[in-house]
Amino acid sequence: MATIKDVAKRAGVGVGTVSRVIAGSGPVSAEAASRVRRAIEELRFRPSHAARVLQKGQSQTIGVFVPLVHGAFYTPILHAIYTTLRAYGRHMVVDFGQTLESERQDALDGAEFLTDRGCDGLIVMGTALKPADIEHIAELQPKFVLLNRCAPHFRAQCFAPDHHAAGAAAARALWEAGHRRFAVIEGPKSSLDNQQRMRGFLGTLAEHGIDPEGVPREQGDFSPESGRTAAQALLARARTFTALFCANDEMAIGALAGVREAGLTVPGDLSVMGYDGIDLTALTVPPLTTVLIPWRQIATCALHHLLNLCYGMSLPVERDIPAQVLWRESVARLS
Amino acid sequence: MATIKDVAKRAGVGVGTVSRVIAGSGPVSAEAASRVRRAIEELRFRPSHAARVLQKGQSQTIGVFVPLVHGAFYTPILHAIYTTLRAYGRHMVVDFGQTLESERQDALDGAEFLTDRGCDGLIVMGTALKPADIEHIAELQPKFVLLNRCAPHFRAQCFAPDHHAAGAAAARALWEAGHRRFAVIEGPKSSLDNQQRMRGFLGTLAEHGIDPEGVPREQGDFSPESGRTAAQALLARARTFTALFCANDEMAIGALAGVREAGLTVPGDLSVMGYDGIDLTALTVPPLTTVLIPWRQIATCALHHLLNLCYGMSLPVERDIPAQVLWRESVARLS
DNA sequence: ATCCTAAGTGGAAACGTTTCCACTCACAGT
DNA sequence: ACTGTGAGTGGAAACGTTTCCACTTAGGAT
Repeated sequence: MATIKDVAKRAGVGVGTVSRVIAGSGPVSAEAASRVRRAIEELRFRPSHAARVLQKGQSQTIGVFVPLVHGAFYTPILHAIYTTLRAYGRHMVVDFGQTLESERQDALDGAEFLTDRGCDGLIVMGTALKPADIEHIAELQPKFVLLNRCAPHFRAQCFAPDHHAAGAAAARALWEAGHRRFAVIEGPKSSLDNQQRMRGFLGTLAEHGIDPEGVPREQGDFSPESGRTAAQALLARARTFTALFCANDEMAIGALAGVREAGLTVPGDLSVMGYDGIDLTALTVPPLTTVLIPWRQIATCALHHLLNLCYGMSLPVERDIPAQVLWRESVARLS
Repeated sequence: MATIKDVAKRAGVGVGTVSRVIAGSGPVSAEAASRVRRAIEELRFRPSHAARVLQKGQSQTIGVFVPLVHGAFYTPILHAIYTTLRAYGRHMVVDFGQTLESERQDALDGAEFLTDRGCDGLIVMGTALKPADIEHIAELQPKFVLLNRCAPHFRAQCFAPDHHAAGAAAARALWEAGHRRFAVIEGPKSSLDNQQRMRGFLGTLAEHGIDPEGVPREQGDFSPESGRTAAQALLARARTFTALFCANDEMAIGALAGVREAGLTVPGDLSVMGYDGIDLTALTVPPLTTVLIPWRQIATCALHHLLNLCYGMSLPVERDIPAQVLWRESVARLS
């Protein structure tokens, strides 16, 4: 591989001049610049990223930690981040967690990995992180933002929807459609955002005089398959409900399958409501009524904040983008 | 950030000794080793990845190019690669393409990016690559494997299922179930693997005396949404078929929705068959009959080959893992 | 003529590792 | 006593950039 010295020799200039041409920094005569550019072409010179990072201590790269590779939830967010980053000429390196149970350790490892790779800033997703974990990340790389997790000590660096309000909105929508008997499929206990939306949902029902303790509930792990088995378990116990609220869309999609296997139809025999608003919900049978969380926008704002932090930009950052119920066909209007 | 020199000073040894302790390479006295380890702890020393790469010219990292971030197809493959890589103590850096149209350019850019980052080897997915593109990649980084693309000049480095045979198997299965009138939703023209499975499918029908030219076809872009509109277009033209073969599962899922919107039921009025065998097909309504391509295994073999290439390992590499039809409920048995 | 400025330039130093070579011991074999 | 041998060690050189400083030159102001 050709080095900058080879280029300099070939162009008959010093290495400083070559560096200036490449970076477009200092003054260079047109004459020298063109000779350098030619030499770069001829030698197929590519600057060594490692040497650059070593010297500058900057890499123009943002590191992203995502708890899971697979699944329909994270990839659109990743896509939004990636697209924005490209627009500003920066790069992205992603690290993934393995399972939901190992999320905490995975996130810590990921933060280490990404920081070691010279990332100028970090975006960390994951709702199972404990305050100590977040401190740890902050120590590793103070320039970070949290997506879908709120940490009291780092309020400005946290970007998350109001899950409590969104859960409440779901309950209200179902209530107004005439439903009075409910069941829920919740996510893992470790997931703080799941807890919040469940509290919002159940709390609103309580306001209408329904005892949260009396609402049948099953727990899933956010995967479609877990939604299916949870729905079946619920149906096997007792079919005392007309509406089933799921903590995320993927479980709701699984629930659709589970309900069908039980010989029931949606929304004829039972209404199903999802949460998140992933694209696929538009194409299920029947199309899924869900709570649309503006994930792409939230992610973009988080990234903007991080870019401002890392590179002194001043991109717009909006907080509190509201969620809204997306009516489709999986919920019956009883009244 | 503490450097190796700081550690050496604190431990009262030379930098060489510290380096040897960290790498576990040369001989070091137990006494010195423990002093060094202590100093590392105390200073919270983390070796600079950039300096290492610069010096060694190796990074223990494999680069992966994936044409699209979103979508249910690539992520399980990515997951398989990631898991295997972790098992062998290597790292992964991923780069993504933006759209299917820009795949060629994206792949080239991606290969450049990943090579610059010091990846020891590359896994490149994408079926739209032209021979010249592949040459270009080979020049950038000779240690690479192609996933789902066959290049004559790099046969040993190519890992792809036999799409022709798999397409033929789909046709045979449908025929044996008693279907005689067909329609297809194909993928983009630029996708070579789509062409192959379509040739396999249509060719087999031809063997049974059905004129491929007479089979109604619509083109999608592999997305669920495109499957939906394609199905509707097909149905609007003329409903002369009993079985609809889709070039991938995601379009098949969209087709399921499209068929329902047209007021028809699957498999009662129309049978739908997918291709790939993504996990979600088990949970659609109705569960989708599809051609199961062993993507995870193929990806793992490709990675094994690459690891052998890069690090002199001798991991097992199997080629020609067969596809098979996965019967579920979206195809009616007419006979 | 003399000074000052600014454009243009070359090259040494620095970034933080690994590797290699030269050196010192201690100890075993003659 | 004299030589090998090999474990243990320190430190210089190298990896390929960027940055900074010192230097030359040309041109305008005095």
